[in-house]
Amino acid sequence: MLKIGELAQRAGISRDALRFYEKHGLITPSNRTDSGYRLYSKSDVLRISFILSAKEVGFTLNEIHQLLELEVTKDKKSCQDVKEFVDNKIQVVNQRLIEMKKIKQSLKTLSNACCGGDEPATQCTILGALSTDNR
Amino acid sequence: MLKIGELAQRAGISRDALRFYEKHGLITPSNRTDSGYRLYSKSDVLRISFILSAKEVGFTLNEIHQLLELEVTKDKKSCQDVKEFVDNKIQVVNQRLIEMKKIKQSLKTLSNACCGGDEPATQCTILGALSTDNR
DNA sequence: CTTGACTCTGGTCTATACTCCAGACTTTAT
DNA sequence: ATAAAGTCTGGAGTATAGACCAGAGTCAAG
Repeated sequence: MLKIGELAQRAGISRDALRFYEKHGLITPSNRTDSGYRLYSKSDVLRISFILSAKEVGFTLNEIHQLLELEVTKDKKSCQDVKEFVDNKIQVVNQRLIEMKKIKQSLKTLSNACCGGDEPATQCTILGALSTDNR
Repeated sequence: MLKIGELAQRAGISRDALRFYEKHGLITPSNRTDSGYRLYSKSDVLRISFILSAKEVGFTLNEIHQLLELEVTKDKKSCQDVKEFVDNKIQVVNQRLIEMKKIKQSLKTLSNACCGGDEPATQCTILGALSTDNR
């Protein structure tokens, strides 16, 4: 069981962020000490790492909440509903992957166009890279 | 040349968002009518589409501004600087691609685990999918 | 048993990225 | 020619995701 400071450090976020997530229903520590200190279990750690990954790829806390709620409401929703919701998110992720790859290509084109030397970067513009990059 | 409403509709964003981007130096319409209406050119459209793509993949407006500024400051910065900055961004994008793929895998596992029928979704939880998904 | 580090709750404050008026002017359609 | 729709500037308001602070309690070490 980890105290909030320990978890915060391992996860690379602030104590305040953890309390914030709790306030918004994304996670509740499995236990508390008698004095009220939060205690996080292994599965709490897993949950946090999921939250952070999801955040990283652009889901809002609200969306992540919905994803996590699939667990809580599982008995009230039909499988069909869950599947629909998730498949929808997969579409979103796919779209982002596409955009991501486009941007990456643009950045690479730009990087390659750049001399990498000491001359002024006259040729080095994103939009230049974009417009000559007719992929 | 497009008026703000036309561009907004094509880009799928609001007029206010366009004015907001302008206020923050991300884009300036190439022209104005005599009466002061903004007029956007083809390259403005390109620029907007770049901004939206970059946003989609998680860059902040501030970062996008920096990317676009590479153009404006091109003569003052050395190629080396530009290349460094861009290569850095490529790393960020790569990291996000990895996270994104992890999330996608989790969602897929979840979707597959889901019956897709009408029964209660007892098996359908993200964290369940994550924990049984030892990839 | 005191000191310093940690935690608690509750509240205010901040940055980002817009949205939504208000009041005035312009353009378009009938 | 007039009404409806679109645009202008400026400013206030909103949602998200925390950061920061105060005052009080808790815990570990010397």
